[in-house]
Amino acid sequence: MSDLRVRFAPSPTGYLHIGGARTALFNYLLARQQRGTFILRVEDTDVERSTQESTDAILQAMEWLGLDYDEGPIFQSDRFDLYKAKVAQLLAEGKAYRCYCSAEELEKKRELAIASGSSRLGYDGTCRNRADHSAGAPHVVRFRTPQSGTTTFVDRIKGPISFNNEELDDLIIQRTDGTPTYNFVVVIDDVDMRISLVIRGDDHINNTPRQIHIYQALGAPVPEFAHVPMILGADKKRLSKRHGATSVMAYKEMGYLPEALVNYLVRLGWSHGDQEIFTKAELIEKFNLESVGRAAGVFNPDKLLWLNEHYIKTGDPERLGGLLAEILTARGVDVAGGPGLAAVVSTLQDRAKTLLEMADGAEFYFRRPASYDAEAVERQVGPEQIAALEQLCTELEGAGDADHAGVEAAFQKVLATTGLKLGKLGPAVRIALTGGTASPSIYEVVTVLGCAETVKRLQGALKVFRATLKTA
RNA sequence: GCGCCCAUCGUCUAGCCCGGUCUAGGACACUGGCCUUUCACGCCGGCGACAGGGGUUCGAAUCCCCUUGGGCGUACCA
Repeated sequence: MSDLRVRFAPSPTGYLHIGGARTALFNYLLARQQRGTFILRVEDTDVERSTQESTDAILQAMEWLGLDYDEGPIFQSDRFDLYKAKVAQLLAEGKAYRCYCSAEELEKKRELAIASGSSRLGYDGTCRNRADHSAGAPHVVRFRTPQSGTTTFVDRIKGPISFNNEELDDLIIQRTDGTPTYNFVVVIDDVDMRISLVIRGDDHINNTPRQIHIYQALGAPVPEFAHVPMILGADKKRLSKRHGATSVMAYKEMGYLPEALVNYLVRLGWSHGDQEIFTKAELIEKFNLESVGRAAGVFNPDKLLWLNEHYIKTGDPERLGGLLAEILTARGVDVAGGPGLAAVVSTLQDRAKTLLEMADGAEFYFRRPASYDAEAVERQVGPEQIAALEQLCTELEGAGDADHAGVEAAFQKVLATTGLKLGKLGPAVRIALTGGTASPSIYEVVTVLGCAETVKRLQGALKVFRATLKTA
């Protein structure tokens, strides 16, 4: 085990979204590669906006993606005593001070500053050196930020970044209601958990100098930082619901495989030459911060779909069969008495981009056709087909559990005696068996369905076909 | 407004650090064809980019500066 300690720190104000998942993934990958420690910390200091449902949803999504953590989940709401103590410590050391300005006053000052065209919009430091209030009066606690000098850090992804301290105001670390704020607790916890590398979205770059000041005030070592670029929508705006599904679990619901999402997410912003497909083991071996790009990336649902298609195509039929069964069952399809799931899957792997599509294509295996595509029947079924279908029944009845070759042999026999081409018989069989015109190869369908079931369907269809032909 | 970050095909990217091998490579999407019992898969081909302008240099996608464009922040949210 190395001394690398990283964490993913979502705030439970909604589901786990695509961007958060990628950040979590990068943390996870690096931790596993370096045999370090991956910690999950739930940042729920905003009591108003945090919900249990969101926490559950995030935990669920982490599990689905296979991002297991070594420590946690740790909830900041359980740690308010620690934060209180640290605030008291900074207060005692004069590194923080009580501010009695009301939110209304501040808002007014802010508006004034904007109106006057000032570039200084932050807190003006009114209470910085003031002792004319009793500690009991309503107040927030502000951190005493250095007013001069520069703060620099070397970002592992972006390189050196520096800020002039005079651009920073004294941030609030404790609200009027006594709860601590993000920029403070994030430092307290990262120190307490001995986080050595902070990997997070680059929307936090601006917070970093403030946080560094707090580390310094605490006398704690400053960790390394790696700021990952944002994920944008097709319009280059920050990814939001407008751009389609942004929730990780929504992709599960849409029939995506977790490995597809993981592969997509990691390649959005990170690369290893021209390689597109990565197993998890490969990612753990090859992932590195150096090859993470610096620019924001646009989320491309098409490419994600392509990867999903790939993983469906190459996935283990047994496993996929299990996932398929869940979907089918939820649709009210009884899979128990039907053909084997793995066999069903293997006929559909090249024909489905998502599990949902696969389920669409699989339903006919478990349900006899309720009707037959009328237009197709008219076009594909005539007297010759009916005769051939009848003969096929006879051939198949005696075939028992024929394999693919056996099924093909039965068809060849029928074709030979009737003089029909497969192109003239196949479609009719397909309609009889599935009700429609699109399905896996007809030999495969018969093989998977089994001869007995095939004959039953053929006979059922034959009745309808004969009747249709008469009335025509 | 101010600050920070960023800039190669429509999109994700390779190349950039260590300038010439780049008439800029791969992938998705789009598109033409082939294969074919349906639907698909697959295979072969095509379209398509170094944001603009200045430098530095014999030579710049690669180094420097400016402009433009985009993103993020500027909360008693995280």
